Amino acid sequence: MTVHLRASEALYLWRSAMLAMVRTDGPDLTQRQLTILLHVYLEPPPHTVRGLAALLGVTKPVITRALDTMGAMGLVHRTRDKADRRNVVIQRTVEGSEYIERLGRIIVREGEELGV
Amino acid sequence: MTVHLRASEALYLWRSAMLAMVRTDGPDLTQRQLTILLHVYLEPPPHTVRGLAALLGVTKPVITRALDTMGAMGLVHRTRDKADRRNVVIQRTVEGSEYIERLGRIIVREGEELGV
DNA sequence: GGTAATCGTTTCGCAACCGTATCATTGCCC
DNA sequence: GGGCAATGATACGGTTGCGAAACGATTACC
Repeated sequence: MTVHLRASEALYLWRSAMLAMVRTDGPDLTQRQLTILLHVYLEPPPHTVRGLAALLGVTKPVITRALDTMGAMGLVHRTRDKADRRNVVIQRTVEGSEYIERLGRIIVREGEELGV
Repeated sequence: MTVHLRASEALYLWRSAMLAMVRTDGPDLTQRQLTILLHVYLEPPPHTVRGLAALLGVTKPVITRALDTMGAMGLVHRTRDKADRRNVVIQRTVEGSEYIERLGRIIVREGEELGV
């Protein structure tokens, strides 16, 4: 059974889910920050500043600042790599997991209302 | 044929599409700006500052500033309502349509790669 | 016609983000 | 050990967004 997500459906889903996120009082992440957060929580570790910068196609300070902000929000945690102490390993937190799970529920809910 | 979009699939789709958007050099919109843009292009007019502010649950200056930014980018256009000259009507542009279409293609493409 | 209400914008002080350049620390390798 | 490369963080100047408050323009009301 193949599912085909059409462009119009995709856009409606996107709008509905983004609207639901904007309307909530949760942390207001930028697109870059949210992309980082999703990647950290969906892909297996380890995650480094350098790797994320290459992935997103941005400079390292962008990643450092994003981690500063999301770290202050409790969404991620940073630790020095014990093997190579130059590296910083980005780790998940309970709060971050909850944020991601909430996002997933929002998308699914809006998708169901649209029949996607 | 019922389609069930699971949370994990939804999140992977979200990450992939957002990553593709971040990696492109296009305009870097905030979540609020993108939500406004999607709404204007998906819902029938008229669209007003007041209506968008109520929809998103934000103050009017937020909408004004978002329209300033996206107007400078050519993504939307503002006109005074001739019937009631207090109102401002937000109109679509060719450039905005292309942006939205590009976003739709990105989501569909990433969705197909994920088998969603 | 004069007052009140509505609509969108502007102003203000503040915080966050950006890109470039630079820095301190750590590991590599001869 | 000493020079060099790599990693992440920081400094800097500039831009943009934010919320609260105040503002002009327009319309509604009595």
